[in-house]
Amino acid sequence: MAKHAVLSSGSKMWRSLACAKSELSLDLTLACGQSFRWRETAEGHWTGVMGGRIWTLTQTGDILWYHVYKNHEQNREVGGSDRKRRAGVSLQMENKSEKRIKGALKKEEEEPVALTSVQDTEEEEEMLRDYFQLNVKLLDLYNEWGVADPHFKCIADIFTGVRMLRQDPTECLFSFICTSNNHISRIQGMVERLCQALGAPLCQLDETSYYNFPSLSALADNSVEACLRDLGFGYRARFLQQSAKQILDTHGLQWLEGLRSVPYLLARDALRTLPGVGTKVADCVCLMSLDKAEAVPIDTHVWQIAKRDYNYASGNGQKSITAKLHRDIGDFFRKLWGPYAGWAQSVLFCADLKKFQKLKEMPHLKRPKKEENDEEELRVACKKTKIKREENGTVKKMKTKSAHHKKAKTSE
DNA sequence: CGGGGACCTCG
DNA sequence: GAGGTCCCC
Repeated sequence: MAKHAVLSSGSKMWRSLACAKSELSLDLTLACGQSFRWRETAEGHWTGVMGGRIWTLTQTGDILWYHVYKNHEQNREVGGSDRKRRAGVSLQMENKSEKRIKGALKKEEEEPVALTSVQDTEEEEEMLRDYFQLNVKLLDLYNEWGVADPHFKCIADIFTGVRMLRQDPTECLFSFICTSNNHISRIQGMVERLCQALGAPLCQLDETSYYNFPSLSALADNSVEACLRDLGFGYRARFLQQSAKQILDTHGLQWLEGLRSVPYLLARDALRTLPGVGTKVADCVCLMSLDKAEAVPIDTHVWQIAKRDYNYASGNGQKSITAKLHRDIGDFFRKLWGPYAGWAQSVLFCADLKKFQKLKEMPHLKRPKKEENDEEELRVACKKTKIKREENGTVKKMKTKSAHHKKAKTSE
């Protein structure tokens, strides 16, 4: 059986890319709630599906290592289908062809290992550069945000390399429709089940099967709502199916991607016409898949941050986030951080996640250099934040079997 | 523009 | 209640 790649074992072919830790932290970026599709399959090794292929990524020093699983260990069709995948059309595999391909795979296992062509190598490096948006110089942005915002600077020394992914718009939209009234760990399970149920299978590594994200047409099928309700999606099941259907019926396959070249506010309004997509979800999709770096997704959590760390006072009487509050808080952060405000916000958001709180307590030994004496001031700001977090901070161990989504329906 | 309630499930 | 959205008033 095919296994997950591990760099130290040397049993797989790895390629590398020069990429400073300050430009990218895989551990933070892939686990902070942008994408729900990456898992840490070995220490510091992240495995997930991107662009129709399965990847394992890891970092040593200032090198980003990546392994792409090839045909001999993956049900990847060759030739024409690849082109379609690149265009964002994930193929829906029918039962018949699935069996046929699995049969074919059996034979292939005895064949010599498929070699990676030069084109594949160049293409895959480009896919990674695009996905992580490595052309954007994160360190420069951190410096600019730090100058404008002392609180950011304090957080930034610990939470370096938090970078915005450039996700597939379909995956991003339908994943974030699942996020309403929800938390990361549950969303991860839901997205996994979504792919399992409706996405094309790719291959199995160790005990884990990998799937493409479902195509729009798969999501639009009338049977989808009932199917997803059975899988525990609740009221979101209808949103997902209806949104997919609405996109296909009234706009077409390329519509979402086309929003990349539309101004932020227009794209956001366009998304908001879809069922299950309000301001917050639309902002997430804009920021994380449609190249709108100025989009700042505002939820209750970000509102807390604004109040706690920035003395943000307006809307104090409100019980929930009103439309006006959305605008005002977004404008507040855009004014503070500039055109990449959404990227900056994701750093603070990451720093507030419970699972990363331990990073704040560890003495960070390798601080770049002794700065001037405004350090003292920053420490105070840091400490203030830390204390607040510790108040409600029992760290829970999550050790649930993932197969338990068969919910035992207790009558209420 | 803002308040209030429903919507699903899980911890 | 949770990292919301829809619908009605």
